[in-house]
Amino acid sequence: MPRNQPLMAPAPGSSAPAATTTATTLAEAIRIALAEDIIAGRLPPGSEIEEHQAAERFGASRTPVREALRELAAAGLVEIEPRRGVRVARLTLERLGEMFEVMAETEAMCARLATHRMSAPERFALQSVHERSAAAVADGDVPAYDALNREFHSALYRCTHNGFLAEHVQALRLRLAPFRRAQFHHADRLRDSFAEHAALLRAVLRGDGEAAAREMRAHMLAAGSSLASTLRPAG
Amino acid sequence: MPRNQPLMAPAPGSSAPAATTTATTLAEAIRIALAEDIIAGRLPPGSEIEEHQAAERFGASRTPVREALRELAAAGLVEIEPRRGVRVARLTLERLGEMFEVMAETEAMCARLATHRMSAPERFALQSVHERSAAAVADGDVPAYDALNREFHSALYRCTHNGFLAEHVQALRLRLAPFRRAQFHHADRLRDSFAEHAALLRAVLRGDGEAAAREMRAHMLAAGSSLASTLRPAG
DNA sequence: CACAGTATTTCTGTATGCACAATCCTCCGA
DNA sequence: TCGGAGGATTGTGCATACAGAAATACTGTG
Repeated sequence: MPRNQPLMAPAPGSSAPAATTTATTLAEAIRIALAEDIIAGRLPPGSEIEEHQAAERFGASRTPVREALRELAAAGLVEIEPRRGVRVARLTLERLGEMFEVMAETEAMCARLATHRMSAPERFALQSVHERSAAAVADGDVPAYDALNREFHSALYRCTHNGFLAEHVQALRLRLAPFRRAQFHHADRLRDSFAEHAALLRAVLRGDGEAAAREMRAHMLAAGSSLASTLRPAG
Repeated sequence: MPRNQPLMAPAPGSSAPAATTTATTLAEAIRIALAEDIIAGRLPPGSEIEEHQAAERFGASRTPVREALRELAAAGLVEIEPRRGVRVARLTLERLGEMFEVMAETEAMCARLATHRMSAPERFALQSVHERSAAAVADGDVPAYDALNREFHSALYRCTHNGFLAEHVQALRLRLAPFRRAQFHHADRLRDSFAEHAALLRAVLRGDGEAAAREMRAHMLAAGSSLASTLRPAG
């Protein structure tokens, strides 16, 4: 099935044999590398990307770099002004809020659908992820919790049994990633996030889709406002 | 504000001074032209697009054609298999169903948010669009109803007062467009669609967001299943 | 010293050329 | 007749070259 390739490598901290995981084409490799740079904050929002310089960095010509940049633009990670140049997407606070709302509503949708459709093994797996994240909270291990948080949400996406939806919301998440890096700076947020997951999980396990949606929406909005409070005016 | 350019020209049947509306760049013009061809069905799902031949058709070189194709791929209108070629996206029935579900849920989200946020003038405008579409139904004027249907939904998007959401759902709509061309073939579907809009509008006007969401979901699913019944196995 | 106008530089947009991968075709052998 | 090896062909991926727009530096004038 010649589906659309994902914008990034399978998982940012995956267990796969490091690099050369997927790179059928130079342009694709460059796209992945640039996306990682943007998401990791090495290319902060607003910074300019010059084609020639990027090409040099990757030991390639401008052609594949241009292709990579076009695709990143389509995904919303960079902005292209014709004949002016490319820069990493920089959002107004208003637009960031709008994106968070869409994210929250879409995740809520996932939670509701997943509640009604997930299988018993899936239920068990979700619970397991949540339990493992408890340890990370106890240790204050931010990177570990961050990874488990992603896994928790991804598991929920899969439980919708709607592959397109899963890809769709994952793309949204990717697009917001550059602005969520400070997500768990405060230990408070870590604990709150875990508690919200717990409430969500309870709703899911008792089969109350609407409640699950509400919990998820609240969870995402809490994350959003926590983020907003740590953000300087124009990220 | 250097936001992301839309994938297509403003409106397929707009009143703007025809061509040369927007075309800062050759690649962009080609992208728009190809998108229109795909959506209008002149390039049906599954058909191959050969770079050289497309370039010749537009009197350009392969370079801008390639860029256009990458962007179309990112939007999901075409599929690129590295070193194999490009073809207009062809969906399995399963995936089409998944996309319709996401579309339905997202439109429902829009309806709910719009209900709670729209202003009095917006309410009036939405009603006006609906009333105009009544005439199209009475005349059995399919193209007119099609246009008004789009306008009805677009108006609702705007009423969410969430610009990102509006763009987001519009992109979804665009992506499904190649598979919705047979939408109002049956006069029955025309009348049903109008009736569903009426029910939706009633819910919106009495401020019942949840009901509006339900009506919208039902409306979209009805459209989807009507479409499925007129579709050969692998569109 | 400020500023308008011009020259220069820089970088994007497009064209062209080359190399290699994928496919197709031919032809030979079982 | 069928299957497969090997070469020809087609078309993509990438590099390079060139033209023109935008940004910058420069110069002369008020």
